Amino acid sequence: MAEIHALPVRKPIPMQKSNDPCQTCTARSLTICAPLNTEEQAKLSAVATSVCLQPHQMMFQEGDAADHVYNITCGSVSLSKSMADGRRQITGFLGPGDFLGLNTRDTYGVSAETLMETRVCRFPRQAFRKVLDDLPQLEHRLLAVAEAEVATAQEQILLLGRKTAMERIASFLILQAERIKARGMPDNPISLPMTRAEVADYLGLTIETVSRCFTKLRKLDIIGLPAADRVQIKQTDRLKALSQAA
Amino acid sequence: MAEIHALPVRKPIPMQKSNDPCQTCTARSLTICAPLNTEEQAKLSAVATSVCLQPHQMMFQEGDAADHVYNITCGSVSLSKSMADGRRQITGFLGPGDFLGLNTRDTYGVSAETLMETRVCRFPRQAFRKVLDDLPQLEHRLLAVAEAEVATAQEQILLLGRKTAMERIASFLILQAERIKARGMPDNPISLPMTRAEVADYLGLTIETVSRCFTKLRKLDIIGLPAADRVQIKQTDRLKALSQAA
DNA sequence: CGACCCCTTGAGGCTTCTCAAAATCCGTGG
DNA sequence: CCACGGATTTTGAGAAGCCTCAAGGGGTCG
Repeated sequence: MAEIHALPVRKPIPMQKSNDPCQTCTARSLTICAPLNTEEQAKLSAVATSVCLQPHQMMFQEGDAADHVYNITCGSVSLSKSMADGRRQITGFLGPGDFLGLNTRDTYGVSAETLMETRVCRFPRQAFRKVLDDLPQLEHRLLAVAEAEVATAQEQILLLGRKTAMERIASFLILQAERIKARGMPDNPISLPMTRAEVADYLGLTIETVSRCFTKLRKLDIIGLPAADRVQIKQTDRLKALSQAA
Repeated sequence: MAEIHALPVRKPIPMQKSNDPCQTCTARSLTICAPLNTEEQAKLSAVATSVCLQPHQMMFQEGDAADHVYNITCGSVSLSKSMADGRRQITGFLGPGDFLGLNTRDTYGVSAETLMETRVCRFPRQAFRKVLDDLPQLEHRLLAVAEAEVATAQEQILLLGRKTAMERIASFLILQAERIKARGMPDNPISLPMTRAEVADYLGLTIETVSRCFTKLRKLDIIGLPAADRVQIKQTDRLKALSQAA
């Protein structure tokens, strides 16, 4: 098996601190599932740095020293693992409110890359740990977050292990629509922050197969494609049926 | 796509409390990664029930009310998700010391089934939660466990999304050997507690493909198969090479 | 000894990948 | 405003890996 497709060689760029908010982002306060109370907010803010990241910027790579924890304020990030020959698998897409870099070992297990301009809160690992020791309630909530991550990963494992290409695409579109709706962003048509290559690497397919499935769904009049990165779901019921059709 | 293979229809069997330990199990104390201290041990034991389970017994199914948390004392358990048409994906195998049933929602996200005679500690959900509220240290350790689970799941996602059949088998054998060695059990030859069907459902393959890969590895003299459920790794380096060969 | 289950092996088909090229989009600059 | 170059997406043809279907082998247990 050769390389899945040409991988963009993007060297890690040192992150720039920035006091001016991303122009495309409205200011959002730090949230961990539910908004924090005053005490939590204060203690976390004390050790946090707000950072604004460019599109396609590597935040860290698999194997790097895990020295920071991040919380996304706005934007999107992909998590991925790669093999020696260049094959890449995206393990998840993150959005506002999501955490990354939370792991116990001293190196990151995945690489993180922004899909668009992204604003994050950055916590030094040790400082974050100390705040947690101080706030059992916060740790409690992080445990819930981690458990939700496990559930999401298990769903993805089912998708990758047992679903056909069309089922994967249908499942993906439904999931994206739900997540976008849950965040209160404009749904239908939804806008995908990722390219075909990133969708392919997320679903364990090739760019061509992703494109062909999109085209087929459009010809069946189940979705509309006003632009390459915009998807209008025209027939939700048929899309759901396709997401688990044998 | 038709059914992956005939699924054994196993109805949930009410679990039997048992005071006599499994005969194949040596007594083990409750552990959560590291052994618990006296206080933790006491508080957890107060709400725990020791249960002995038969092979191929369903502990709970996807969608069931999540009323208990379990910790495996000895034996093996598979976690799986299924689709309406019978396709099944095993999301993980658990062994002594592992937790299951830890999730935030009120229903289980996966089904759990014993692979062999298995002994577990069972905690009512509410009681477990209360003990946790009392012991921040314990919750801290559970967070580490959950984060390790996420890392394992990400590895499996890479395997399912991007690896060939032979790479999956090689990766699986290496992982099994490592886990068995880490538990201080006899390695080389290692004994697999799961059938070919379960290996297939774990690796996103069919029974036949799993069998063909095993045979091929044996003919290459990379592994030995003294019995169907025993694997001797003869050339670790070549097996590791195969686990990520293009 | 025979039934049953699990595993192995074989032949053929199908989904998806690979390789290739055309079409579309988009920012840049004349 | 339009031409140009690069990147992304789409489409096509053929190949390959894995699945499906089918049959045979080996072990266990009654």
